Amino acid sequence: MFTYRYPHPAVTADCVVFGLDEACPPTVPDPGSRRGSDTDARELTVLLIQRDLDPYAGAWALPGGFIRLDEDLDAAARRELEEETGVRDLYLEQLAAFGAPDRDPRERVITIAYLAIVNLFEHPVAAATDARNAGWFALDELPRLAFDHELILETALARLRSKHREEPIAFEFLPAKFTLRQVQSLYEAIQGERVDKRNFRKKLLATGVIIPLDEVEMDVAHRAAQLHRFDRERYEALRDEGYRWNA
Amino acid sequence: MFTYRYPHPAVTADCVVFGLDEACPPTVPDPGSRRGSDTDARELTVLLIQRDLDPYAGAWALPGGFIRLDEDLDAAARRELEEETGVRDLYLEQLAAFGAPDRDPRERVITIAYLAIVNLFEHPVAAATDARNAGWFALDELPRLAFDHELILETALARLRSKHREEPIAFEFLPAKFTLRQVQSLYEAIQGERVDKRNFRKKLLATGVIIPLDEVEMDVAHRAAQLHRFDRERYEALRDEGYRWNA
DNA sequence: GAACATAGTGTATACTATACACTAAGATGG
DNA sequence: CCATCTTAGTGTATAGTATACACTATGTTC
Repeated sequence: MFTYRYPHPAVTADCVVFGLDEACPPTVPDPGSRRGSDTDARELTVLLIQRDLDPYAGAWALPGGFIRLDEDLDAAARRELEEETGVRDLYLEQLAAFGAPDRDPRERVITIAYLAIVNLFEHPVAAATDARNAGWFALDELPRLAFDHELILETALARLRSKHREEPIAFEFLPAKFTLRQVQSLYEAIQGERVDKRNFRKKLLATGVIIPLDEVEMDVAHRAAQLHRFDRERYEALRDEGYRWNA
Repeated sequence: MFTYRYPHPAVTADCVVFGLDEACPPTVPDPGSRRGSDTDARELTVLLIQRDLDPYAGAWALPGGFIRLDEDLDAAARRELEEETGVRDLYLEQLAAFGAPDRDPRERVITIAYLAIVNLFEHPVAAATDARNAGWFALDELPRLAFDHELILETALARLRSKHREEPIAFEFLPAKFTLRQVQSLYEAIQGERVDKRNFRKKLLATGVIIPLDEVEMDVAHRAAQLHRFDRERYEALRDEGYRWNA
């Protein structure tokens, strides 16, 4: 038991984890090998877990849990995420604190919400299957969520959209070697608007930080596209000199 | 005494309050009436309080304090701010949570930091003088701060700069009727760079939400400038249609 | 009325965003 | 092997926006 002279709230860290996952209903995995699946068969998804304890037992919720007293906030978010879903090695940034007095029926719980991005190209197995009761949901097929997690998710999505316009965050979703088409599809998935192919490519290449490689994609049923990489060092150097990403 | 089965951190709300205040050292108030003081005699300042209890007794710190268990996070920020400094009626938005395990020597304390802006034109007296041990500090004359408040302040300043580029937040600092010169001086103070007068005015007026009035400023020792107002309704309507401020 | 301080104004040029449609390459299936 | 399919890859003209730049106007002060 822990006693204090003044009342203390509980504090949790919850994560809104975005990924670019195969486009299929999470409960009905597509049978067959699905080798060489293509970005256009992928869509923006969110990682949820199914609660097994009350309150909201059985409901879907954001992964997260209580912060330990000797643990940094970010560390708690990463730890809870790994414990509940097996997902590691991700991009993580603090989103906001949510603390409406009645958001948890048990006691006052303030949550520090995180926005995370997992690269399902680089870590596909762990992320897709590790946890028994975790699942990826497309944005238009979300179930009802426990607590105020719908509000948190909406906030995260709004932040993802604006961040994606203002920083080269797209490459957190994509493999190290990607096609320009993948960047564009992802742009369209996140922003929810279509853009012109020629103009989009022009703008991307004009940044000087998207480097064409002497390789093309493989296992596609049509002409293979050239692969590119993102030159992060170069980008960071430019950014520190005042350059601002905008695509 | 309050008892819990698991350890709980304490949670505070701290505010980084920005204002456009008369340019004078906070400890040496300028004698004399100072009527009709002009924007150029004003500078971007931050509101700090001097702690009278340990830890860090005597040091300057951000205003803030413990969140009550039945109170929303924003409400706690506003309440603490009013209790400690007398400042009310301000623009307030959540900045971030800071929770390094050792940021408070007493116990684990997580703080939800807020970025606030007080309009010292509309609420000058309360803000400037209400509290015995509160003071406005220019950004280049800040004292050492208690806890991790320097980190919080830097984070707030970075956020203020980017927010000020992306949203018409300048008008939170300015009187309802302002001159274009005031907007420009404030822009230069926040961004720390000088801009061209003609281009700046052109861009401001081109937004269509800065409305010229049939009035000029008073009590200035030179040609009086025309007053303008910010049409917030119009701006919000445009924004909701996809228009994005950028000045 | 001279000196001062800030208000207020326009144009030319470079840069950036947008709109728009066809050919090239490789895969597939009869 | 040929027809068909699918996506890759490319350029130009135009409109819009950002920048650079310097003088006259108006009111105050002494």
